[in-house]
Amino acid sequence: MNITLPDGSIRELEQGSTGLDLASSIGAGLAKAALAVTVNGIQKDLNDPINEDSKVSIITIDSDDGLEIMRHTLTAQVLARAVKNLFPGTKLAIGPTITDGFYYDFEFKKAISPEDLDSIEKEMKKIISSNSLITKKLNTKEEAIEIFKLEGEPYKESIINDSEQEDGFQLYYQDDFKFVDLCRGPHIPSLKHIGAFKLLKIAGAYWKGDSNNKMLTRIYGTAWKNEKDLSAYLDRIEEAEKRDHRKLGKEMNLFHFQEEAPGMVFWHPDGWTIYRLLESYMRSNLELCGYKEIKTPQVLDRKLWEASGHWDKYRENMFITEIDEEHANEKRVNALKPMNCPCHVQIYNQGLKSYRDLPLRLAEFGSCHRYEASGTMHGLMRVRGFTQDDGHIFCTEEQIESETGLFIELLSRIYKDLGFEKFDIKLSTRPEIRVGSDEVWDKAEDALESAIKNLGLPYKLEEGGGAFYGPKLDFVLTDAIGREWQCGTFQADFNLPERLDAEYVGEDGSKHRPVMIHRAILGSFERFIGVLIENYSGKLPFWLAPVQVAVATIISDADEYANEIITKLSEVGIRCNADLRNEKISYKVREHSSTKVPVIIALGKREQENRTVSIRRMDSDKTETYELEEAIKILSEENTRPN
RNA sequence: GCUCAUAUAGCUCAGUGGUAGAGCACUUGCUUGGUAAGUAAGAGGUCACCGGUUCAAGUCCGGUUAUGAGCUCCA
Repeated sequence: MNITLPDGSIRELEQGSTGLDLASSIGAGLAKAALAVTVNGIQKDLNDPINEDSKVSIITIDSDDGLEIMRHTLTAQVLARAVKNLFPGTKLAIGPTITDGFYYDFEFKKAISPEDLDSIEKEMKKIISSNSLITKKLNTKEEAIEIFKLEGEPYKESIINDSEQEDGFQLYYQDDFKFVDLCRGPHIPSLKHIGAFKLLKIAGAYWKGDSNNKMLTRIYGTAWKNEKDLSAYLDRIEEAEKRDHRKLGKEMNLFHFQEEAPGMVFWHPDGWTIYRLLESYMRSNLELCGYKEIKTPQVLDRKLWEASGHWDKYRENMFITEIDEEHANEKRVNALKPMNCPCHVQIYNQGLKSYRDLPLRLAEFGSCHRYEASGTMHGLMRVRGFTQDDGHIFCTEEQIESETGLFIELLSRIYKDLGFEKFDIKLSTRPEIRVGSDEVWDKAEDALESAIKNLGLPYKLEEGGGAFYGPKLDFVLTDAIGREWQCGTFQADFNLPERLDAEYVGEDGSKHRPVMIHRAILGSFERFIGVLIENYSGKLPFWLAPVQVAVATIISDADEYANEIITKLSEVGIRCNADLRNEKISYKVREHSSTKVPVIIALGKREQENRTVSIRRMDSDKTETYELEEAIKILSEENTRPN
């Protein structure tokens, strides 16, 4: 038979030859390095026979595929076995690879602790040092179930039972046949191919990812070709931790949280400065794009939420308030608003609207509260009290497409201004819990899909991910540590206008329902500021830095000059602080550098006498010296907000 | 919400059932200096909260709250 290699060359091998035979025929080095093969696009074990003319490529540790196969063997054959050796009676669930590593889910008889990871690692190294070969046996469903029954592995049984295939279940063994794991393979041919690894953490995870199921114990690990790659990876993690917005927020004194208000931000002066700068930037952009800003109440009667559908579909996320009857003679149930949309419809509904009023774009920096499950909160990224850069566009069905285009144009520009060049779009369709008929959902989904298609933008489909009132386009940014954050959103809603009775008079003189588009660009100020901090490692662009310039004296004789500079900088709108403390300049430089002040002006005898300033910029140890007036001009020119 | 872990000075963290600790920060003195930590002294604590075991609890046990990692969820 003929085997075609990736470079197009063809080799003739006997029928039934294996990947290993092929590798050997090419070279002894390759035979040694080969981990598995890809036969006609499907990964196979190195010892699987190849029975017909095929395109074959040999996988080594140097490819992503090879790395992944090694990680897979490490978790399924080594981690799982080590755990069973040390903790007999532990039941195995599943052990896949993930980005940069792997995990395995176990049901332990007795909970283990992170300290146990060391001993598990040692046991893994012991297993690896056997240099055992990995062999595979194929079994029918019945045989496989029988084997795992004997092994006492109910999760494996359940996986096999739920599988549609009838035979060809792959069971992998090591030399001593004392350990077996079910696996769709392939595995590396021998444990000697395992590279450098480290177990990272343990955490709970539901069986099959369903919160109704039992919570298993998951062990996470990472594995690489060699020690060098491993330590590079560990450095990368450490680097990422350094830019955690919670850590930087504390160091830069931007905000804090406390027990009495979990998930709600206490903004400190510098943090609030960033917030206000971002808000005013957004405000002017929205005004330019034809939005009218409004402000609506925080606490509203349950009746409105019943009408909007929130009471039914969203109540578990709402803060409900009751008036204390002992001290007030009114009995009323209110809710803190979790969304602004019903309020916006109330404003729309004031006064009769004509088709000439559409599209009507209402914007609100809307402060919302949502009762998020306690385990989901995460710094500024996921909070219970937050402010959306919210807006609702009331328009006709025909206007959806042009509004989508205008919105994406605005969003792209704003993301770019704020330092994000790239974003992904997701189209999320009807969820299980929803209001409105299927016909209305068909219409809304079609409208969004055709708008995004006509704009020629790539998007991913996310079935069932929509809001309860309508489908949506979500705009997802990737932050500096690779996490994705859903920020912008654009949701077509045919339901709320109906439920809250919004209408307009059409050209034909009769009444029609407008479509309502819910949209946000930043999503929430809180989350977006968190993303900004991580993206910039706290080193915000000049226009967004809460303190832009620190004026630090070297000798106390320069105090007066420092105050003069502060006054002049303030006059041109630069946010600056004087640091007149009795400290050495290097101490002051260190402190202002660690709080990420972009410009430090140091004033000594020289500057004072010549009326100059020397400027030191973030991440540079050089200084630039200018005449005072020139320096102010330069800094003032730099202090320009985008747009 | 679930699993596991954590909670000690403003911050970062030690602390072995028997008198509460360090570094930094803070205050005061000395020091007036040239670009990432001058120097000395002082002050600073209901060891998250509630209960239990014990002659004795920061330490052991139970509960509560918050936080962290992950899971589930995420308008």
